[in-house]
Amino acid sequence: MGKGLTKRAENYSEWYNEIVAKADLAENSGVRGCMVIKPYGFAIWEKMQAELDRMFKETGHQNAYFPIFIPKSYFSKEASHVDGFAKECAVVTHYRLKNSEDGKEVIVDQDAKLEEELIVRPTSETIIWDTYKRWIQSYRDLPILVNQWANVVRWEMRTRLFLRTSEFLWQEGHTAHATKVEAIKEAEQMLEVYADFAENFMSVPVLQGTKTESERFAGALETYCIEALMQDGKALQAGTSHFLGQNFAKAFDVKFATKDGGQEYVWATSWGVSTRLMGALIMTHSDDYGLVLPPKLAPIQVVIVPIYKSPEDLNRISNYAEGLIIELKELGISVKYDDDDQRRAGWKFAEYEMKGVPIRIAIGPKDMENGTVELSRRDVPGKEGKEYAPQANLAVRLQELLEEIQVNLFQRASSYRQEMTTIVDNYDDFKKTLTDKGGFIMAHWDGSEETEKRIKDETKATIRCILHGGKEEDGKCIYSGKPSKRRVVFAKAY
RNA sequence: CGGGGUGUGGCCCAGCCCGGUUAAGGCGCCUGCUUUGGGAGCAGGAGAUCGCAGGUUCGAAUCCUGCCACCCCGACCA
Repeated sequence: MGKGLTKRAENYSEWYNEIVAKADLAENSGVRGCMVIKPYGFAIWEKMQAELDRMFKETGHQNAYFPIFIPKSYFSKEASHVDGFAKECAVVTHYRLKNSEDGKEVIVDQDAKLEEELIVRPTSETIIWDTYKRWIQSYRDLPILVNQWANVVRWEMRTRLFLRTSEFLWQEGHTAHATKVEAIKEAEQMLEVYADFAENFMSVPVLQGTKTESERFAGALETYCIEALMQDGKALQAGTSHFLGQNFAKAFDVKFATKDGGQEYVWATSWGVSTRLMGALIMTHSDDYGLVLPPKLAPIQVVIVPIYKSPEDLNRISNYAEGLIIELKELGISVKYDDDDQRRAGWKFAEYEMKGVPIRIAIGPKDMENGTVELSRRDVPGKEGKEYAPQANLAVRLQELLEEIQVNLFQRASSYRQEMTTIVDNYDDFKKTLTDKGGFIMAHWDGSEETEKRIKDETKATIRCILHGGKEEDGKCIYSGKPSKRRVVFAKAY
């Protein structure tokens, strides 16, 4: 039992906060709304980064880096972009500090006012398109397929660790193309990459879809997204990919010479996932005992805890463990042997459960006699997930078990999502489902922003997306009764 | 920006209404002994200008005034 961990059923958001704290993932900092990501939490993020980075490169992208500061004049060039972000921008106005008259504090030197204010990037489209203008002259310069790993700042009023912080880490891809078709294909491809990553690496099932106009990224013609379902029945947008059309090319006057000598505006995309994925990870798999990590994201995949009284016992166990560790490492499995004598075994068990280590091996004198180990899988807590496994061929067994856990987590989350997806045909059922059950609700919508907004105002539910590959089906809008050609996905969202 | 709340050892917090010895307790930390197959027990110890600045008073964590910070609920959001 997680010591002091609030149960999900009692208070979900408290449970979430406690996991973040007790699993050593992150904590609040002295700066309002900004978090400190702790080593264990950052190790998980690094695993995400490494895999995504590999996937981006495999699809032809290169990394680059653009400035954190964006001149206000750049920022204001694309009108809808400004509308979307203006209210949450941090602005740099001065470049120097000085001692106050009484020498007691440091103050802003009013003489050091910037000629032009700098915006701390909330996203980098504008600085990047100002740059691309210089990079692109001819169709031969296209496509440009660039990604950057960076921090961004959006001055949020209400923040929550990983889910919404004023500063967060992310990657943002920015691509430039000669044709509309190619740009759309790129945006779609990157959505596929995200979905693949979420499902196969994080074991988080996601819906792929297109945002409605009101939920669209500021400056995009089309926003695609992956949406995950958390254990409290709320949806979480886990990644977005945007087809930006020629909006930024026009705003920054980025044209290219075509093969036949004409001049055309460049087509653009951008796409990103952030440290918010950490929130998705936590809220998808974890339980009342603590964090649960899919093996592919676990900084430690197998932990070995020796149980002993005498130094002789420890010696024998350590000798055995040493061999096992070598075998595991050869199989590419990250393993920790915790023979710290400052902590008792029970303490360690609870600790590694809290931190979501997928497999725990405990070895005591009895095991050494029997040629066994006590093997516990984190995805099945308690006795049920515990067995005495033979020492023979253990490393291979563990490798297989890690794969099994990876798949099991995905399947469990998938069946939960299936249970929590409801088809409704009228507004009363819609409201009832929303309050009694939550989850994704598939319902007909007349396609108007007006209806969408009214439903949101009345129920707090938003249209998460219009499913890709969703089938056409005649029906009536649950709110207005007007004809509709397909169902869309509603949910309350983070 | 509106409405509500809280600031007390590293962390959680009692005390405040009704002013008065050395500011209580838990977690954590340090020392020692005993323990060790699911978050050990006992004993001892260190650690606090009670958010800041004024005021009232013989005396302020406690009462008054002002300021600051943070948290929660609403409108915006990956």
